[in-house]
Amino acid sequence: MWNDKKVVKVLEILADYTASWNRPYVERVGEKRDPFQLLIACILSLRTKDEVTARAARNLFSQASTPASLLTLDEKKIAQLIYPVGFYRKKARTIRDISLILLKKYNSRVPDNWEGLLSFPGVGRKTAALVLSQGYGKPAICVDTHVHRITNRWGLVKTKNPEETEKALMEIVPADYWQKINPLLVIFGQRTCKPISPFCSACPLRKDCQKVGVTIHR
DNA sequence: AAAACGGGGGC
DNA sequence: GCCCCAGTTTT
Repeated sequence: MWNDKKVVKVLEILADYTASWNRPYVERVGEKRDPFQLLIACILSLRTKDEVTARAARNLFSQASTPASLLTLDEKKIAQLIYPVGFYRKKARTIRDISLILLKKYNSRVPDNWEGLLSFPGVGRKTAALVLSQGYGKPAICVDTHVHRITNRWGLVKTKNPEETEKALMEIVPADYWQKINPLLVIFGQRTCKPISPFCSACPLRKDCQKVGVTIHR
């Protein structure tokens, strides 16, 4: 059964296994760029793949990368820059709305706490957690679909609700590993523990995994 | 051609 | 809890 020691061991196996792989764009943004760009990249990444997000974000940031400079672009222009992420009109609007609130109420500084982040339009627990953990180095568990899917496959958690996954993980994962989970499971989820046709035969954890919801096994 | 994919919000 | 949002990728 799962306990804190087993979780840590699994995370270390995965860190080894994925050590030489390129890191995803969004989960890497916080290491190199400011929380604002990380936040905007998170908005772009909603329901869109990492590579598409990366192209859109670089495109957008080449034109404007602060709340004030983004506000000089109208929604149409932003939409054009971030195409073809899904929901690009809605996201263009959200990006402007967030920029305006930041400029007016936060002196252009992204909040570093749950309450502040969750008060923004288009920001839910996943985005807030990623900004906290990757942008500010605070201990938050960011449950995106990779984390949700993979921990359920393992049998570490058993729920359809990402918020319950977050709670369950907070119970069992030592706090100094909270920030590592998301980047690690995202990279692992993109290349091995994929939503469809996961490469179970190449997975270092295949013996322990309960393969919950695995669609096609090869 | 059709199904799968991925967060948040509004109801 | 259910459904919508709009595009790309995979089958």
